[in-house]
Amino acid sequence: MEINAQTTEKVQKNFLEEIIENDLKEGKVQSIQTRFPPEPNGYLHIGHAKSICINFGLARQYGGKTNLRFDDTNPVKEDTEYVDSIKEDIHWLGFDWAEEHYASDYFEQLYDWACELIKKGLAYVDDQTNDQIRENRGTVQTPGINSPFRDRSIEENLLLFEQMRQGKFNDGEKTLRAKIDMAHPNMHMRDPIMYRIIHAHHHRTGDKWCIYPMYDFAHGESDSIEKITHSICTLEFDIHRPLYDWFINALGIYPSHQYEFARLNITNTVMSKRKLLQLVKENYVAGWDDPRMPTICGLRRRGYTPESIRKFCEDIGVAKRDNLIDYSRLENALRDDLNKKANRVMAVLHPIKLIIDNYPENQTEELEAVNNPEDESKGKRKISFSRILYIEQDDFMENAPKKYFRMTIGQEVRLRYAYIVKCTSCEKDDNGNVVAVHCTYDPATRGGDTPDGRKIKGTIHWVDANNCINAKVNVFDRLFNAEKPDEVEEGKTFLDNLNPNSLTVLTDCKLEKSLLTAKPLDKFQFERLGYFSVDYDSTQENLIFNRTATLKDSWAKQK
RNA sequence: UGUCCCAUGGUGUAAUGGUAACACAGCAGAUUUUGGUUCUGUCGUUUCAAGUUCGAAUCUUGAUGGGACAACCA
Repeated sequence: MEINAQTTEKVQKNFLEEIIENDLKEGKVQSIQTRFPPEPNGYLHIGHAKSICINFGLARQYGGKTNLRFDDTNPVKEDTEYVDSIKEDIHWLGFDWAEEHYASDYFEQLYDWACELIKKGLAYVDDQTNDQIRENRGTVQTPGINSPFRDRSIEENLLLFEQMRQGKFNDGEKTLRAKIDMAHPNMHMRDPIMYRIIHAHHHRTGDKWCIYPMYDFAHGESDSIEKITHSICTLEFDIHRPLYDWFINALGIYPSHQYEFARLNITNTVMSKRKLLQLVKENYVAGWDDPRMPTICGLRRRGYTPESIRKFCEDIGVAKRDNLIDYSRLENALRDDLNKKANRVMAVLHPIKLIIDNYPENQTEELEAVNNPEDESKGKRKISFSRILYIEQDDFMENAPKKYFRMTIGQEVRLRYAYIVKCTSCEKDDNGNVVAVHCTYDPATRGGDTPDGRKIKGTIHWVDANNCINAKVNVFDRLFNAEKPDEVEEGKTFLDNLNPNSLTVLTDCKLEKSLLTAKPLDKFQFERLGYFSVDYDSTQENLIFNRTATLKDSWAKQK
């Protein structure tokens, strides 16, 4: 039965798998070669993770290879800082590339191919200004008009292009354009610019070049050089495909093919690099790796595991229709992973004192607690118990509803791994806030068992007030209040949808002592609360935890 | 008032002319020393219209809705 279910699941192929299997079957390709082509101008985000999982995953699945290629054709935006972070993030996600390339490594070849196109009468140097080019391109509804420089001789074009390379002209003075069709319904085919002049330092080629190829004249050609069989990208490049094919065809080079899938969108999240950059630059978040950011490094700092991100990417599938994935899908993948892996510990985030009036004043006990009920191999540990404990504010209610199973006067509750206690009274401050709760314990219930077999509905967590450690805990909420932060009314921006309460810092949290040696990125389940990960800034003296995700809470729903 | 892409439960994703299904979410119940986990059950779907066909989610045409395209960005 189970085998059957698995088999059916595997039979369900996405459209990329179908294309690949077909190409393999028909002998169109012997093996597949994909690539992941980031521009080093920003940090990778969860949308890139989808692309990474697709490109590396497909190659892995069909015994092919994946290259990492930096699409570094615009020196004014790119930087090695980004190159390093991108490589780190891909590795962290659990993938490794066959070859590492840079579009800039191909500049000489690209230059030669541009000359070849000139010689074939398929490219020309244009003297028009930026504005003129834009005006003469027409609009989506009206054809453009030919450049007055469109019919220069091949010799003149060759000379001018060489002079462009030599630095004889200023930025913007001239461009090299493909000669296609200024009336083409697809704007990208209206004599697209192949090269522009930029006198800028490039992170790899330094000052060697002052002309740089455009995306459209670099990407497909780089694919072709690397013999990429399946060049997989997002839907917005669909409209570029005719041009991708046109260049490859005009050059007569290895015919890579482009396929497009729908990019990932997640509720209450923005995914554009420009907007993420803005959040960082304008200090709406603490940096690219702020745990509220959908960046890979942000998710990592938040406590997400590579496995959970990969599982998420697998869960959401691949297709061509627009999608908006609920953020909870990501949390589900995380819970699913950490439920099996994270050790349980006890921690109180909003402490109030619980005083066990009939417990001996100077007594301390060591009680046994299970580290992970899902994994017996994780063993057990000892936790300290004495007369005064901390419990969660939420776990006491003076006037509780009928279905409240926790601490309320007259009701019995289990202290996890400790004793059954009966709540007797509470103390309040002048403002009427409960500051301490009193109870009595039943010595016969050590460990939390009920020898008489009586049923105890509620179990709450606690820490020993005399034997615990303090910590700071960052509690995160969605960064944006709106499900689609980009959809704003006139005069507003996505920034107006920012959630002012996306970060709550709790400074008075009480943790069981075993957490003292926790190291950055260590992950735990705080029993009944959620999954928490140690922050980079955490030290033994100043412990800092990030809440990755809460546990599912069916009580919260009932309220 | 252009061209191209897309349209299946609440959200995603399958079904490749032959019984519309799977996951998540929801709801109900069972289990439980985490109101967690696990298990069981349940709700609910082909945008519309016409055509082709014995038979259409699937093919055709049209409509409607969503998206992309007018950077010397990628």
